Amino acid sequence: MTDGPLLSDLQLSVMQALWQRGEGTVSEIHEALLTQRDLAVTTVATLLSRLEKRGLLIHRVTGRQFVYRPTVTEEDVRQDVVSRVADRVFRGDVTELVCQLLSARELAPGDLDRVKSLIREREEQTTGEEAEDDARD
Amino acid sequence: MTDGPLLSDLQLSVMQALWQRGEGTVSEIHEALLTQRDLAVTTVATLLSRLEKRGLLIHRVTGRQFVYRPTVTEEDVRQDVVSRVADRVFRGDVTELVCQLLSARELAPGDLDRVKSLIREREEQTTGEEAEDDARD
DNA sequence: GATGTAATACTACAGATGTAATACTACATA
DNA sequence: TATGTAGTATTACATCTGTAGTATTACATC
Repeated sequence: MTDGPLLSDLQLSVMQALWQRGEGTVSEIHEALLTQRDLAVTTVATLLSRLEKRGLLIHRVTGRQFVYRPTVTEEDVRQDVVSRVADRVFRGDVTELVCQLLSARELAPGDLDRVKSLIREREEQTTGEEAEDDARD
Repeated sequence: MTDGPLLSDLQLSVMQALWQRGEGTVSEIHEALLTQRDLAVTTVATLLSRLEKRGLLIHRVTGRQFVYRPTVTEEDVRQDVVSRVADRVFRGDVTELVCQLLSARELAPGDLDRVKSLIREREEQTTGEEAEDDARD
């Protein structure tokens, strides 16, 4: 979906600001980013229009302001990032990726339980459609 | 560890070729990449020296050839990528990341079991060292 | 209608990356 | 020693990104 290279950190921040509020004007996004980075308004405007050019945003005009809105959801981007990382960095070995996550210090103790219940859900869904995964790779 | 921006796909391919064989000359890496991309030898040389400049490789000289060797492991890079993705894309919510992985179509049925046993291991290790997380890092 | 003001549009520039041509160098060997 | 030949070094250029100055436009209002 989000073609081309992965979003940079800054681009991601812009997108996140928009996801958080649904849509936003240049100055709103500028303000939102101020907590993280002190950018000129024109810089933010440039970022937004570039993201629009890449197809990740669209804008409508209100008065003389542009109101930008994402065309992709945060889910979309997350999905995309994860699958690219799995593909490229882990060469498709998703289990390895999960392993990395579980063994990393970033996993808080309580998280394990949440992950476990996720798996249980997953299993229930998968059970039953067992017999129809003929010949993949 | 691997500071700066994440490795690009191409850079990653170069690193992977090196990880796979431990070390390699320019032409060896060039050949290795040929299966994926048809690059000029000089291009590969440029890539290698840039990666060296970034501190991810070093080289020694043998005759008039350079033999490059990674200074970081694939593990290191994977670790780094995962933690950055968790941080930036998932705003630190590792569980969400795992969730994304489990719900993605990329997870093969058998993988679930492997993940489950990973978790069991994790749990055993975690049980007991509950009370000792004194300021490391 | 002149002017302040807030917007966007345009232009610019530096650094990273993808890509490679060309230049230079050193060795083998006829 | 002249000449391939195989290496590396240098230089180049396009694109993307981060960053922002300046130009232009459109209102509001005196």
